[in-house]
Parts: sequence; C-alpha cells; structure tokens
Amino acid sequence: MKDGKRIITCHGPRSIYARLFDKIREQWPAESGPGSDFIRDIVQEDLLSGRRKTVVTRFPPEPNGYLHIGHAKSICLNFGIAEEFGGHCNLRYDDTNPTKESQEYIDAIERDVHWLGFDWDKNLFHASDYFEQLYAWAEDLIRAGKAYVDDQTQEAMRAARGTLTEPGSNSPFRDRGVAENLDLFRRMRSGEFANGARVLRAKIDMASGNINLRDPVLYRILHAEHPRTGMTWKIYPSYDFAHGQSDAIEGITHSICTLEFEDHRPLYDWFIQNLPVPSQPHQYEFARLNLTYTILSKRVLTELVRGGHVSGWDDPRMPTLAGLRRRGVPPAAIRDFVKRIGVAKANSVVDMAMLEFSIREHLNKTAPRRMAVLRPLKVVIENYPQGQSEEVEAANHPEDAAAGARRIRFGRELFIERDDFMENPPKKFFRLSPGAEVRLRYAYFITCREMVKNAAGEVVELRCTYDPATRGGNAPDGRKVKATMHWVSADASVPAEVRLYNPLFARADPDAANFAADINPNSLEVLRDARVEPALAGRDSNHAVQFERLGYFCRDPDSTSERPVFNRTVGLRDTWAKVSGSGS
RNA sequence: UGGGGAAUAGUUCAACGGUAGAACAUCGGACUCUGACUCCGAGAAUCUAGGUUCGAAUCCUAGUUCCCCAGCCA
Repeated sequence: MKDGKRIITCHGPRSIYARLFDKIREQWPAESGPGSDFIRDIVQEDLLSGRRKTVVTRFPPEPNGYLHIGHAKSICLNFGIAEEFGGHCNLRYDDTNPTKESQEYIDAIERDVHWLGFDWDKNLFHASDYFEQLYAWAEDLIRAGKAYVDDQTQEAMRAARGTLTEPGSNSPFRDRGVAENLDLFRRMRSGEFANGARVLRAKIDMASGNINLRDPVLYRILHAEHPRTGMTWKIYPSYDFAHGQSDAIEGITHSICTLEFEDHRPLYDWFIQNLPVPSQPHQYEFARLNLTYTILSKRVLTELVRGGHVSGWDDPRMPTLAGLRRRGVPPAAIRDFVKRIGVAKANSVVDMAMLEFSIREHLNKTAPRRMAVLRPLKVVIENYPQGQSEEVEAANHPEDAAAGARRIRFGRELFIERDDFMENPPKKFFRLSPGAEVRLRYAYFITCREMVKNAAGEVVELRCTYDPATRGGNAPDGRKVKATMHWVSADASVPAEVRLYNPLFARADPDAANFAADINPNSLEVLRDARVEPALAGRDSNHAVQFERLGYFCRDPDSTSERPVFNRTVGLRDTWAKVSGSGS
C-alpha cells in the first residue's frame, strides 16, 4: 500500500449499482467464482431493474447432426445462467426442416446434453409443438395485410431480392387481397400445391439495407415426413418465423444465440411486435467457439462422417461430444474449459492447448495410475533367478494415499518402452543406454550390459543386471539414478491395442470450404503390440487411467474380453520431446 | 459500393474516465521413484491518427483491418 494514494471514487448511479450487484451476487452466487461476462451482466441488470422477474433460457438445437464442443459453449451458457440466477433452461428442438432431421440425432442430443452434466427436467419442447399456433399467427398476419402468398419461382424471388448494395423490388403478388391470400395459404396447408410452388412471405420492406427484412419467407411447402408430426403438415415455418415465437410461447426472457443471427434480430423483434405473443423475449448474440486444428461446423462434420474420413460421429478424433466422450474426455473438463474461454462478441480461435490443459488438470486428479508399454522392447535380467518372480507394490495415485495400491508382478523377463533405450544417447538423454543404470518404477535399479540385435542390426533385446538391494526402488547406499522408467512383466502382462490420436487436421487453421485438403493423414496411429499390466485387462469400466509417463487413456468399446483396446485421451506434457525434438 | 458486428500480450478473456491484470502457451529455475504434477521467476498487449480531460483501452472525430448477411437451411 502506497502512502498518499488516493482513489477517486465514482459517486452517483454507479456506486448504487455496485452495491446492488453485490446484493445480487449474494442472492445468486455463481457455483464457482463470480464468472461474469456481458450476457450475465445484462441478465443481472434486467433482474435489478425489475425489467425481468425471472430468467428463462433455452438451448435450441436443430436435430440434424451431433452436438460438438461449440454447442457445449452454448449449453453451458444457457443452462449455467439459468442455474446461477435461479431460473430454468429449456431444451427445445428447432425442428422446422423435416428434410434434414432424424430421430437418431434427437436421441444423440439428449444423451450428450445429459452427459455434459445438464438436465432440462420437464422442460423439453419442440418448435413442432407450436405448429398449430404458428399457423394461426400466420393467418393473423395475412388478415392484417402483413403477409402474402407469393407465386414467384425461387429464381425469380432471388432476382427480385436485389443484392447487398442494391434494393430489391416488390413481387407482382405482393398486393394480393386478404381473401385470396387466406384461400391460397389454406390450400398450401391442405397439400394442394407441389414443393416450391408458393411461399408465404412477410410484407416488410424490399428496399431494406437488412436483407432479412426484404419480405422474408414464413412458410414453404414441403411434402416430407417429420420425425414428430409425420405427414400431418405440408407446409413448414421458417427458422425466423418459428424461433422468436417459440421463445415467446415458452416465456424465454433471454434468447442467446451466435453472432451470425445478429441481423436477424430486427426480424425477430418485428414478429414479437406484430403478433399477439404471450411474452416479450429478447435476443442476445455471442461469438461462437472456434478451436485450432479442428472445424466446428455441422456441415463439415457430417461430410467427415459420410465421406468415411472418420469412423463415425463418435470417432475419438471428432470434436463432437460423442467423440470426446469416447476419447475419454471428462465432461467436467469441458465445462471447465468453457468457463475459462469466456464469452464475448469478438470472433476468436481458441488454442487447442487450452482444452488439453483442462483435460489434463481434471484427469491428473482423478485418474488412477497404471503401467503400460506401448512399443515393447524385451529386457532380460541376467542375474535374476530363472523361473522365479515376485510382487512389488505400486501406488494407485501419488497424490492420494486413499486411492490405495496394487501389486505388480516382477520377473526375469520384462518389457520396457522402446523409446526409453538409445544405443547412442545424446547428452541430455538420461534413460537406458549401454552401461547406464536406471530405476524401474516401484521395483529395482537395473543396468544395461548388452544389446541383442537382429540381422537388420536393430536392437531386439537388452541384457541387464539388477541390484537386489534396491528393491522397492531405493538404493540403501543413497546412490541416485537420473531416470525412472515404466515397465511390465513379460509373462504377467496382457497384450492390448492402443490407439493414439493426433489432430484431425494438419493445419491450425483448416479451410472449411476445402477441408479434405487439410486432413491430417497421421491423425490415427494404432499400436497392436502394446502390453498392459493385468489390472487393466479385466475391467469393463471405461474410467480414465493414466499410463505412467505416457498420458491418459480410456478403454474403448471395441475391447473384447481377451483383448482390451485403449484410446489415448491426451498425452502428458512432455518436456523431453521438446528438448529432443522428437514428437510422438 | 448497402446493412449489421468486432478490434487489449502468441492465444482467450478482464479492466465499465483513475496503477493495463489473469489463464493458456513460451522461456528459465526449484522439487521429483512419472522429463508428469507442484512451486518460483521472466519476457510479452491497448488497430492508426487527431481531439476532449488533471488523467483515455474506456469519451468524441476521421480512418484501417477482420467477421456476418443476397436459402423456400438453422
């Protein structure tokens, strides 16, 4: 604290607000930390000022694909705000386009939102729940002379819409009488006309600088089966005509969406003002999530799946929630990540390293430690008695004694990691090399005496000696080794398949328009000869584990009882790889 | 050349006329039976030019750059 320091406090309305904010915070304490952003500020002020008595939000996916981590940002925002301010959040399907939607996606969305850790309780809705009401409102608009049936072809409509810099021109059908409009619209509903024959349009302003206001389409004819309403409807409302009104019906107070809808807001408001809706929702926009080395676009993700570039929506390389789940990413890590990146209106690309940090941070605390050797190199302990073996004790978690310990079989023949041996080690390499002594974790110090090579000159086996006095991993004479290495017993270990994942795209900034060119050919590496300690073999659980010194892994559903398959969720930070320049 | 938005360390987000701060990343160091974790430290930013003000990232003016919009997609 400095002497003579004076802070000129701001009197007037601000300080009053500051006190009120404190009060609000007491009343609605955020779960962990104050977590604030411009949207939460708006919500707070609305509650303070009395403009709103309560907060109701909604997460409104269209069931035309799987949810990805970008949706997680929206889910955490909408459900999070509702929770923090004592309101509720609806799950609402924006199911207004039956040609793109399916039950598979509906099921996947519910599974994924639940998995992420949110619950809509009874508040599950569909835009299709409101089709009848929306239709009635459309007729209201027609009666008020604010909507008309347009017979123009799609091409003619496009031509008459004008361009970004030139105004559009009125449709020749714009001034049709109310009776004729009503008759035509009802016949559209009854299925009398073919797809594309006519549309219902709002009569707003063909010269507006905002193209969304140039007589937007309210209804189009679609003879298609809807996952929920079947063949009942032959016409379907557009997004613009359905969304705000659905919000109003549900009593949504804060309708939070992404930036690209910013210039739909005037249209959103136009409907709210011109229709007898039961409430007055407002729309707010935030910047969607972008991540380096991936593409968060349903279109691209769909093509990745359909084009066979990945094994499915839940391929562990996919940024989908299903993919992240299969990859072994804990939902809590995703929530933490979303909290860290914040919410703002500036377009941004978040470094994938931030996601990885959240994942590691969570897994470090929760994942039991195990030993596994990905690329085995055989080690024979020459001075270890033939035909004998013993058990050593290994802690399940170094920072959590309550996690207990397990016993691991040690014997004359072992496997170590191929990367942990170098015949001609560089200076900073302090693992195993000819003549060097290292510790086998929880077991003994061993020294490499001899290499066995095959005809090609490759090292296929190491002949070592151990120091029986170092049992448990400590030398009674106090001598130190520079490396501690993981290992498994040759006999008492289980063969496993391990799948290593690298970024799906080779560039930090892949081109969504031509994504195939940027796909990383080495995004998946399958190791078929891995060996894991037996404790890992039997378990059905897909709980995350740490393979010591390697990374966090989880059991893949492709596992069989005799052959487990593990996915690498994320590697450990690897300072050595940086120093040596050898990635893996 | 229309309309709507956004510009702060490498990245993401704070700072709401009064000391530009955090996290991730990067680089050092300590510790270590995981080259992990943890701990300590360092470098690193207000788009530009004017103006208002005792004082500007914040207000004003003019510019620059980037993003979105011309589906009967959402």
